[in-house]
Amino acid sequence: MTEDSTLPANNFIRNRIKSDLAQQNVSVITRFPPEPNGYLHIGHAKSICLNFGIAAEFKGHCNLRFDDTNPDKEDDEYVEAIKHDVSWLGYTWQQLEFASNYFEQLYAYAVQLIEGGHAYVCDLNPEQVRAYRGSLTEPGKNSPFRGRSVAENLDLFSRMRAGEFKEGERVLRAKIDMAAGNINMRDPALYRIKHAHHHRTADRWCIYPMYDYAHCISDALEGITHSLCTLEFEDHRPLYDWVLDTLKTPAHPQQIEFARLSLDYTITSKRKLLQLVEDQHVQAWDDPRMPTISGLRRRGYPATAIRDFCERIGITKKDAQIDVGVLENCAREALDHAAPRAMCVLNPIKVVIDNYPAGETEELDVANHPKRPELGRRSLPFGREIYIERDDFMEQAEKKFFRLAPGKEVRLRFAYCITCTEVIKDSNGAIVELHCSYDPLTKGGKTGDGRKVKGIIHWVSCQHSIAVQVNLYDRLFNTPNPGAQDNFTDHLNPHSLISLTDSRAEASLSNSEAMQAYQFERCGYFCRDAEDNAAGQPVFNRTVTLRDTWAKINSK
RNA sequence: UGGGCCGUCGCCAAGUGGUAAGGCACGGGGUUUUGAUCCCCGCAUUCGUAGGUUCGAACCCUACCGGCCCAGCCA
Repeated sequence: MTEDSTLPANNFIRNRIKSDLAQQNVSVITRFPPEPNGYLHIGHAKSICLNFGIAAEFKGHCNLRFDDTNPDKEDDEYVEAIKHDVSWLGYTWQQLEFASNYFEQLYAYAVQLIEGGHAYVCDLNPEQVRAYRGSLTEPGKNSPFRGRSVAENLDLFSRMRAGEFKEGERVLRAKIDMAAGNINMRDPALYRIKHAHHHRTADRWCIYPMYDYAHCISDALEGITHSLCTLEFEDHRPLYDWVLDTLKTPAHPQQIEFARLSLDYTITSKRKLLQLVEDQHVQAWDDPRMPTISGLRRRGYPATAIRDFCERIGITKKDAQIDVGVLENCAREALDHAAPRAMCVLNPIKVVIDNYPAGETEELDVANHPKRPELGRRSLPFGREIYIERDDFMEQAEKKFFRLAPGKEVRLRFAYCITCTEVIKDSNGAIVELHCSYDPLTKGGKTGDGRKVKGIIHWVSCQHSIAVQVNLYDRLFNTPNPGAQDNFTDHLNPHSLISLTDSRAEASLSNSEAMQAYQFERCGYFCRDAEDNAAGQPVFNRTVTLRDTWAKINSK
């Protein structure tokens, strides 16, 4: 790498903007144009990072514009959620706009198109329009209403606006070419009638512009220089350009398309995400298993991790399927640096240290972060009875298992080395308690005789620890490409959420704040949920596990 | 079958006529009171395939192969 690694990676859009800038010295203006019909997801994050990132890099700006031209689907709830998500990701928009802000101008431009003989009111019903459109291989036929006079079109269009017609009765169409190979150019609809209540314009309108017509003009009105969108709009670019060219708008933004994000084991379709919420496969849009920005946030993903991810995956025109491991790794990297450490025993088993004086408590002074002393220290109480992780004990241990086993010695993190002396079982043979002895000479790290104790396990004091609930999240789907399945809900992972209600955390966690990230040593990164459970116990959500080389070895 | 687009390591991705960056994953080693982190080392004689142009091709030309998108009065 010859470039400074802090610079964003090269991609074809940056390169193109650079060369555009070399031609003419203008500032770069982009926009992020969500439709407020759902919550933002990780795929939108890619677009947000691109649009805001490009604008910042070239000292321009980015607008947030809601593409609210379809009142049937849009809602203010989504507007507010989207604004929050964009801000949380760390971006600041220049103008906050709505396509609906331009309805009056859009109407005036439509009148202009009609006057120029470039648009006409068509009385065909939707089925007829489809029949006249032809097919992928056959050209379409001209609508019988294509030859209406300008005066008649003007009259009809104003009566459409006035509400004289029912939905579906008439539509305003561009007059382009019914034989075009590109179906978008076969006299596309520009305005349709919808007697619907709009979240911003209320009942002032009963005709609404179509995306292809509204989007390009909105871009032009805002002086957008580069209109970045996803690949499926590539076929729409000729129409985007046609509208702006025939209208002779003061500006003509360039539309550039890039591949949308698809992530392994996840769904990035607003329609399907909405279905997961409505059918209650998840609790809400911000369920920590959702790939929504709000879900990732509640899961504990830092905004920096999401931005880093978007940077790493790049921008291309190639349909790519990204390994979820890349996203997880971004979280690990951000959290390793940011998260103070703590100890929490997920599945506790009680250990009695027989030779430790009963009733005695020692306070161990430990660092909150192994590499960042500025994160401070805390005191950990240690006593005769502790909990350790069930998985850290094995009755029949193989040679490579260097945790606790009968007769084996391990170190308790920050504390003493203990040796297992006895295993206590219930009548069913289940292990209920372990007895150990400790070596008083091993406090703080050394062994008196220089012997090596390789295993280190985490623990909490029985007496001082607090009961917490821990939510262990795993991928929501158990197939790499759920979106491609016939019925994606058939592929939901039944174990995507495991709630542990008997976990024990060190006492310092009782006054942790919501959303505060921690690394539970040897377990993973967690954050306290915004809402604790009904019993008043703190709830911690697992963001991501630690890399687990042992699990890898063990599974071989 | 008409139109548009895409094919560089297992997954991403730079490179755009001068002899294959980087990240993730993977394998090996070191440090470590987290089997974490961190640090080394390894990992495409080859760029979908086949021809051609050129002193020289992943980059140019031709043909083929494979994949994605489009027939909403959705965005």
